[in-house]
Amino acid sequence: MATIKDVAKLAGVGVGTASRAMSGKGAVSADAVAKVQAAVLALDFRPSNVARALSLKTLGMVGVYVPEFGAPFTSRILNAIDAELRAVGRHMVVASGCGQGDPRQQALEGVEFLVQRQCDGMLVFSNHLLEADLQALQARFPRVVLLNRHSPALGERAFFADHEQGGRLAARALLSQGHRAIATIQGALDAPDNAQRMQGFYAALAQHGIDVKSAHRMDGGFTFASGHAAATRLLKRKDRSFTAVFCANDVMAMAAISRFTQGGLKVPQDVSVIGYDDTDVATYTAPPLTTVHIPIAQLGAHSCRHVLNLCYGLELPVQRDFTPHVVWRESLGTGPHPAL
Amino acid sequence: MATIKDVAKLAGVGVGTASRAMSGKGAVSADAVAKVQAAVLALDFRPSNVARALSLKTLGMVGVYVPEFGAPFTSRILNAIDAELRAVGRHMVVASGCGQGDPRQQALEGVEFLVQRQCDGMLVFSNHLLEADLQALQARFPRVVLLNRHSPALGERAFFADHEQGGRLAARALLSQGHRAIATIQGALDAPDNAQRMQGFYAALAQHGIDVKSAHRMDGGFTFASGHAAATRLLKRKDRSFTAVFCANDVMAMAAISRFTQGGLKVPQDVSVIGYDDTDVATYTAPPLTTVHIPIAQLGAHSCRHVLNLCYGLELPVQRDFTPHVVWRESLGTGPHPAL
DNA sequence: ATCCATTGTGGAACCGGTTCCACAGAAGAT
DNA sequence: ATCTTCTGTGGAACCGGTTCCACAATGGAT
Repeated sequence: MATIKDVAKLAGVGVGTASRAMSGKGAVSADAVAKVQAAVLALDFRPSNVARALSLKTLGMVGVYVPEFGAPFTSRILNAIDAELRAVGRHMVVASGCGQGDPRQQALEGVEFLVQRQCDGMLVFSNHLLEADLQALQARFPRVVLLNRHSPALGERAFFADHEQGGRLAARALLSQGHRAIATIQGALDAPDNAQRMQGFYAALAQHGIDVKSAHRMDGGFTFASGHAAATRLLKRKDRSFTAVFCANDVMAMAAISRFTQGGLKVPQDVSVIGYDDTDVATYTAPPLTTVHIPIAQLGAHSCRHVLNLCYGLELPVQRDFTPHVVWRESLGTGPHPAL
Repeated sequence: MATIKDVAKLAGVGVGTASRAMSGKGAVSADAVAKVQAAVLALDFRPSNVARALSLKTLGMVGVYVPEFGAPFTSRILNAIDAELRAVGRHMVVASGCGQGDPRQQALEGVEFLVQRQCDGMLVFSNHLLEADLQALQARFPRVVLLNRHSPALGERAFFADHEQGGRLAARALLSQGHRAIATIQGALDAPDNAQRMQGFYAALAQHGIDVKSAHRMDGGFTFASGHAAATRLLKRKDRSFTAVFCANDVMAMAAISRFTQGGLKVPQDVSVIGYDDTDVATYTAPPLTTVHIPIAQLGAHSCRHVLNLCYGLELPVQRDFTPHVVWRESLGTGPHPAL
C-alpha cells in the first residue's frame, strides 16, 4: 500500500505539500497539485484513515447500540441512521445486545464496547438502561443521544415520540367505532414507552368513564411469542365479553390476530384489534392492521443529525416533533355501541 | 485522556515496560506489573486503539454489507455475526445500500466505503453484484466472504444454502398433500438464490410429470408489496384452478395470505400456501405458515468465522453444510389428489 | 534600492500505541 | 575470577497521516 511519502517522492514534492495538495487546505501551487494528483493516480494511493484518525483525534464513526437487529423498530432506525451518516461521509459501528446477562447488562456491555472503540458519538436505543446508567454514561462520554425515550439526565439529547398521545389516539379510535368492552395486551413492563402508551390509553378511556377490567389486561413483552401467549390467555377466559383488543405493538397484534383466527374468532367481525407502531407487517396481516403510526424513521434520522452536529460542529436542521397518528386499515370494525 | 506515557511516568517505568506489562507479551518483573496496574487504575487509562491500529496495522473490525436492514434475512445474519465478532473482541462496521442508483450501484458503493474504511475483512450479502464485480473486489481486497450466494470467483469464500434442494422440498411438500394444480410467486428475477429455488421446485414437479401453467407463474420481488400484487393478479385470473401457491419467501407468502383472505379465499381450505425461509413472521401469520427453513443464522455465523480465520489467523471451526428442511404449520392443507 | 506582505515549500514534530535494540545486573557454569 | 547465559529495562524507531514553522521566492509599495 502506497503511503503519502511515496506520493510525495514520486511527485517530487515534500510530504507537507502532498498532504495540502490532497486535502485542499493551505496554499499550494497549481503545478504541485497537478503533480500530486498524477502521483496519486499512478500509485492508486488511498490515505489511511487510521493514521488520519490518530492525528485528527476522530475516526469519523458513530456508535449505535440496538438491543436486537430483528426488533420492530431496529431496521427502520438503522436504515435512517446509515443514510444520514453516509451522506456526510461518516460511518456507523453497531453493537447489539449479545452475550449472557439480563438486557440491562447487555446494553451496558454493548455501550462500553462502543466507548472503548472510540466512536466520536453514540446513539443508544435501549429501554433497559436505568436513568443512573445514562447519567454515568453521559458523564464519561458526553456525545450520547438516546432514542425513543425521555431522560432527565440527557435532556435535549433524548429523542422521543409522544407515546401518551399515541395511547390516547388508540383509545379514541376504539371508542369512535363503538367499542366499550376492551382488552389490552401491553408491552414489556419495564419499558418506559410501554408505560406511556398504556397510560395515555387508559386515561382517554377514563375520560369517558370506561375502564378495562383487570381480567382483560394482559401482560406481553413486545414479541410475537408474548402476544401469542397473551391472546391464548384471553381466549381461555370464560368471560370473553370484550369486543376489541389494544396491543402495545404491531408484532403482538399480528400474533394475536393469528391466535384469534386459530381459535375460531374472526377479526374484525368477532373481535377488533388495534396495533401500535405501524411497522412493515401491519399492512400485510390478515386482515390488514389498524394501528398507531410512530414516525420512527424520522426520529432516527433527526437524532442522528443531532449527534452529527454535536460531534462535528455541523448545523444540520433537527426536528423534535414526532406526532403519532392512526392508520386505518381493516382489523378494527364497528362495535355494538354508539360512536363516542 | 491519559496516555501510556502518563502511565509509565506515574509507575516510574519506561513506556516499553508499561506496554509490555499491560499486554503481557515480553518479560516484565512482577514488581513492574504491579506498579503499572496501579497507575492504570489511578489514571483510568484506556489504550487508544486507533494508535494501536496504526502500529499493528489492524483495526480489529470487520465490514458487513447488507442491502437493507429490514430485509428478511438481514436481522438474523447481523445478530449472528455480531455475536461471533464480539466473542473474539472484534466489532463490525455495517454499510447498507443507500443513496441513489440501482441496487448494484448501491452495493458497489457500500462495499467501496467499507474498503476505504480499512476493515480487516468483509462480509457481503448481495444478490445484485455481478460475478465480475466480485472478481474485481476480491482482487483488490482478498478477505471478502460472500453470504447466501455461490461464486466461482470466491470459491471457498462463498457460503450458501442448497436452495435447489429447498425448492425441491417445497414441491414435494405440496405433492405429498395431494396438490397438482399449483401457482408460484417467485422472488427477484435477478437474484441467483431465487433462480435456484424455482429451478429445484419446477424440477421436482417435472419428475412427476407436473407443470405449472405459465398463467400461474407470477413474478414477485421478495417484498410484501410484490407478494401482495402477485396475489392480486392470481385472484383476478378467470382460471383459478390452482389449489396451492408456492411463494419464494415468507414475506410474499404472508402478503399473499393477507390478500387471499381479503379476497374471500380461506387458507388453507380454499388455497394452500407454502413459504420459504422460515423467518420470524412465519409462525404468526393467520394461519401459521408452512415453509422451508433455511438455517441462515448458522450461515451468518460460520461465514463470519471464516472471515475471522482469514483475518486473524484463528482456527475457529467452520461448517459449510446448510441443509434446508420443511417446517409444517397450517397454511398447507390437503389437496384433491392422492399423495405423491 | 529597500522594505514588507504574500505565496508556496520542505521538513520536523506530533498523535499514542508496539516492538526492536542495546545494555545493565544477576545467576550459573567453568 | 572470568565467561556466558538470562531476565528485565528504558529509550528510540516506527506506523501514516496533519499541521506548524522557518524559510525561500515573488511581487508591489515606498
